[in-house]
Amino acid sequence: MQIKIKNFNLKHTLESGQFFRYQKKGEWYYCQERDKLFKIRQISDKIEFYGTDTNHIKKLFGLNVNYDKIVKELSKDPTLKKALRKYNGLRIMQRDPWETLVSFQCSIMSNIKKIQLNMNKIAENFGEKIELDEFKSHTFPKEGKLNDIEKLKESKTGFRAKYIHEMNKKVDEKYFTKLGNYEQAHQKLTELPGIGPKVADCICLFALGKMEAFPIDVWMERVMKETYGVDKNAKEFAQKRWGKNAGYAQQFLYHWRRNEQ
DNA sequence: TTCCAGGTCGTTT
DNA sequence: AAACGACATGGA
Repeated sequence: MQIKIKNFNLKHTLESGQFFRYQKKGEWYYCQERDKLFKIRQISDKIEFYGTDTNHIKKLFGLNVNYDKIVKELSKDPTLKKALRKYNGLRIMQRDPWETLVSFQCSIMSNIKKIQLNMNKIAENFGEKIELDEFKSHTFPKEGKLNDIEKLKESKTGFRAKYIHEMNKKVDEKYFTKLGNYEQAHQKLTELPGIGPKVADCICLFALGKMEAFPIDVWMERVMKETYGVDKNAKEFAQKRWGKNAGYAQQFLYHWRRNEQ
């Protein structure tokens, strides 16, 4: 399957710390989400994929937004303008909420490579075998299935195992449908073990389509201080400045700060 | 070997 | 309410 799409960069989008279960094989990215395994590649303004459908691809890679409008509004900011030009086509993904929740629980005091390891191990330990071409992988377990703390520890999640295990008791398939608006969703998510304001914002942004979310980690703290001279109320500052585009501003600043400096 | 990493939690000031 | 230290583990 092939579709033509403007203002999309597969590499920037996949490799910007939003999504963790992918492996690059030549020019193809093999990607896993829930029970799906698909491969995708980009050739100029076309993407080609096998193993899933167009609707899934468009949703997952954030292709159903008015990108030109977002870029136009954020370009008023000089720092963002540089990042927007350099990383044009970087999108905010819209992932499966359950898998996103687990992956950002794993992100606490960790790094992208280790999160990838954790997610792959969890799939190996709890999921079912799946393959595409010669590529073998595992599905991600459904809500409620992460009910074995020993297997979670075998997945190298360390001290996070107990958080994931406890969270698993409180979240079912319906949980994500009744989270409400951004403020309500953020509040409810922080009631789960191992989820504070930062992780809640990641879930809001990368899975729930709450585009005003603005996750602040150590990297974002640095950018906000260096570029805008804000430290204590950086999130409020950002949401007031960029509104519903705060999430996009965050992703560009984050990617820019990690790659440039 | 030693140090640190897309923070959160429980405990002290 | 603000400021600590502990936390598991892989990678540099």
